[in-house]
Amino acid sequence: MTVSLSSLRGDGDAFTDGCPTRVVLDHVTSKWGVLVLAALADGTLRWSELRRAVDGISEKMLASTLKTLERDGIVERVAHPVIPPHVDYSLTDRGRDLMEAMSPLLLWVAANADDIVPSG
Amino acid sequence: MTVSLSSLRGDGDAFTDGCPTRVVLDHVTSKWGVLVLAALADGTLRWSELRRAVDGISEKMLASTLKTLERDGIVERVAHPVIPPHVDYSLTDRGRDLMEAMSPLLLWVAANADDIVPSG
DNA sequence: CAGAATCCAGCTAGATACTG
DNA sequence: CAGTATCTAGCTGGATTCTG
Repeated sequence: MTVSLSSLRGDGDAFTDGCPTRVVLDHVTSKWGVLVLAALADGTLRWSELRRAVDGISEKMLASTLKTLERDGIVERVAHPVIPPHVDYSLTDRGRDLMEAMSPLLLWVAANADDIVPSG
Repeated sequence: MTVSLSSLRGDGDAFTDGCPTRVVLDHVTSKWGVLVLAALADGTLRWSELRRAVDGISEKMLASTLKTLERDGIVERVAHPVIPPHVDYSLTDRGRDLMEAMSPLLLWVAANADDIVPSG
């Protein structure tokens, strides 16, 4: 490995049960969290666009995922006071920084998935 | 972003519901999958060492996580026929490749978690 | 030591219906 | 359009017990 992860275990309680690292890791690597973030990595999307971009997500899970990521300062929500309602979602600076770190993983999965799961 | 993810959406059904990408993504970003992989990134570990390294994991989830990653060709299991039993787990070449792609994310989470979740 | 098997509480998440 | 509210099936995953 180019980047050693042993440094993470060196500082005491990184990734131990109940610490902030675990919480954030669960948020950003959650089933729908990853896909919402990947969708927003290309730019701002509206609620309805997100629903279509993240194939298979329910409204409930989209709402809950967006709220979590918004609380974490990773996603920004901008509601325009018009009729009909118009709400834009985008990555914050922190979110864009996160996606730079997550991109290699996503690209690896996209490149290797077919070898790993032959028929689905 | 340095690496654009839009290329992923360009090739048709990447990350659409039910496709291999989703399956593999779920495996490697699963709650315990990430932590097991991070633990093995530093080298070979035995079952009991893994249990201690991955704080909070139950035997059931460790077994199930390892089986999934083994089926995916990411983790290798080597059982030594001795009494008492001795079983080593390590990353395969594919697994090490995966961890190179996942390291930036883990380092990002470790570096930013405390800013995101102030008090847990 | 390294698991497998069983039981079950609780959360996840889908479906549906409703609202500003 | 952009959500919220409610209900619930079923899966996740913890605790416990047992075994080669």
